[in-house]
Amino acid sequence: MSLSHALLNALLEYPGSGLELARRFDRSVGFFWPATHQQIYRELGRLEEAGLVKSTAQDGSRGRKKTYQVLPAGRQALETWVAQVDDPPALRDALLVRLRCEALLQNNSVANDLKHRLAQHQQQLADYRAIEQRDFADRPLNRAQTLRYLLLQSGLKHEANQAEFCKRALALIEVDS
Amino acid sequence: MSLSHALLNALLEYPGSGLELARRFDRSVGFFWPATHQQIYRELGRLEEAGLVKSTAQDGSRGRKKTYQVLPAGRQALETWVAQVDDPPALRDALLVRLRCEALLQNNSVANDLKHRLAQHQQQLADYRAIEQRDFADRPLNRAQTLRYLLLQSGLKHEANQAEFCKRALALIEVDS
DNA sequence: AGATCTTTTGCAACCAGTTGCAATTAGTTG
DNA sequence: CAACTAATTGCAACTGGTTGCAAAAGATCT
Repeated sequence: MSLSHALLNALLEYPGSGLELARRFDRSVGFFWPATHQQIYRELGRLEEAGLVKSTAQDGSRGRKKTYQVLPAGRQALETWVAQVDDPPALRDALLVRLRCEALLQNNSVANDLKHRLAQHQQQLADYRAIEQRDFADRPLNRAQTLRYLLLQSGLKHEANQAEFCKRALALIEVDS
Repeated sequence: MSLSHALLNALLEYPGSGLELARRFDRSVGFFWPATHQQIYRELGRLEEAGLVKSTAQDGSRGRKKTYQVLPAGRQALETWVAQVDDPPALRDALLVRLRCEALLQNNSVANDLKHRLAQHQQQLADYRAIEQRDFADRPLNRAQTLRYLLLQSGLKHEANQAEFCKRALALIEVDS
């Protein structure tokens, strides 16, 4: 049930409507917990029903827009949740299954997926580097910024690792193609 | 639909019954695509219905044991799948959501989850290192072994990164506790 | 033989993410 | 003003992983 808490987090930053949330999500909490707008609407409904959030109808815009804001009970629920503990998300990656299959099938078509992934990781890496330059280069950082930078660095390392892994795996399987 | 292919892969290595598979799974493909025995039974049923696998009743053991083996159509389906391409699995991690919340709530209780995760990553790291010593140290490796070593190295790096990340985040948030 | 324990198989309900589409309302244009 | 488009909200069905539990059948014990 992390989506609800991600939403509470986003609404605590600024109150907003479902669509606003859905948009902001992509560039904020949704980075760590992606969600579609349908999921978001469904969850907002549940949060309201649970009394963690309240909505007020909004005129002067299209559709029947509602603005949501967090109630004290919602903030409390978020605090409780933050203090809890989860196991790390399970690894579950089709590419790695493919690599295992390759060993059996003697068929180097995994290269397709490897190349695709390599390209994506390189792209992601480039994006992260751009963000690093834009937001964190050559300037003093406060605590919150340092934390965000830490997250970015972790992402950078991860993408670099993955790209490196793809390259090495490609080198290995393409020897006998 | 990767579980079905993970199963085909496992069955191609050795035919076996549902339970045998479920046991082997934990130490093989299931590492990259975990599954419970209920999932496995359900999926074996579907695979059989789809004509990719056939089962033969097995006497001389408890329960109504069935042994499954892959049919040519199954092998074909696996080959086709291996040649396909998937997007990398989406990142979805409650810990990172918690860290974002922490910035808002000024409440350093994320430390709970961070410490828990740190311990798990360190444990995992130790396990991987043991495997590295046992299986890959100081010996020549053939192609399949090199590939497996590559996977292990990737896992090692990942765990090391994660542990490092947890440590740094802890240092950061515990300053003002 | 009957009770019960273990192995093996499996059903059913649930939960959460995904996909496709529809309904409502407001601005915009011909 | 009618038709159309865009923004906003939302339903419904599907898929796949999770959980809890139960049925079948041989093994074991008394």
